[in-house]
Amino acid sequence: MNEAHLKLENQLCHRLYMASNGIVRSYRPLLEAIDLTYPQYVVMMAMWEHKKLTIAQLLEKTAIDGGAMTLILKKMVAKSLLDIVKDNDDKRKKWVKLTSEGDALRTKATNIPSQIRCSYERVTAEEFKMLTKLLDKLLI
Amino acid sequence: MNEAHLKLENQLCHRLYMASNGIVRSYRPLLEAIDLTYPQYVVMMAMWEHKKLTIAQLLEKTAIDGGAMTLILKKMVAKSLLDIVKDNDDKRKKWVKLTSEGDALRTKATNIPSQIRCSYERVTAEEFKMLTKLLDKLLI
DNA sequence: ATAATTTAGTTTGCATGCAAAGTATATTGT
DNA sequence: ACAATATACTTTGCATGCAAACTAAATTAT
Repeated sequence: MNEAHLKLENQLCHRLYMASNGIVRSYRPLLEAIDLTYPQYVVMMAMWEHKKLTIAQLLEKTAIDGGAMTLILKKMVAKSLLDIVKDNDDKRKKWVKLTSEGDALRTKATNIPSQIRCSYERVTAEEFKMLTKLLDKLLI
Repeated sequence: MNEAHLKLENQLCHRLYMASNGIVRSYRPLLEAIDLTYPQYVVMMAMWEHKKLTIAQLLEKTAIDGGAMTLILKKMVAKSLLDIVKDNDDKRKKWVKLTSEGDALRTKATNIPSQIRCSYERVTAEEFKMLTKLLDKLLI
């Protein structure tokens, strides 16, 4: 067997691991300013876009683990960013809704994407597009 | 501000997050067979290649968190895959070494890369190369 | 209608990722 | 030589990611 196949520097997964951790790290200081962790920010982005989602829908959109989501939502409700209400028809379902506070937080977050973009200036728009396309293919 | 900038589907970081988690998930069943977690596998790859590294060197090559590394190494020593010995000259340093068992595990791991490759057949070799190049650029 | 199955969420136990504080040892500067 | 600083690791506290078990409610099958 080829030795190279087990070399760390040849592992796509390791690059993804480093890139993913790295970019989340670059969000951290910006998110700290609005008191959100990265996964909480992901939840907020989903909610800003959709206003109202069941937990199942939120899980599907964010790809966050269900077990983790329960805790994340609990903290966000405690911070008054979200409300969670049971569905009347299907009592298994719960609806997640933005509070006015949660909605207002969006304003403070609008500049985050451009600030992140700045720290990746060395990557061109073309390269971002290509990366996006390739990652989508990886994601099936 | 453009609404699109805060849409989840436009976030490169979220694609990286999903792709990274996804590919690690695809390693899981293969690694279970040799009783390694993914980060432990990363450590083993580094060790198979270098035979002997200080903890600092291992941290640099794997990009694993230092605090996590202490625990990971503890478990791997307990499994007799690695030995850790103090440096005689610089008593702060510790050397991580492969045991014969750890070295032997390599044989059982050689087929993992090709098996992973199989589950990503839809991605061409060209696309892998491009992805590698782009991720490297993202990694500074 | 009732049992079997499926769906929606939560809980649990384990393994990181990460920042910050802590410990021990080396190296530098004066 | 001695204080200040830097280096190499470890420990701690918190926030996930993940699989598996669990609860409750809805749906299906017979």
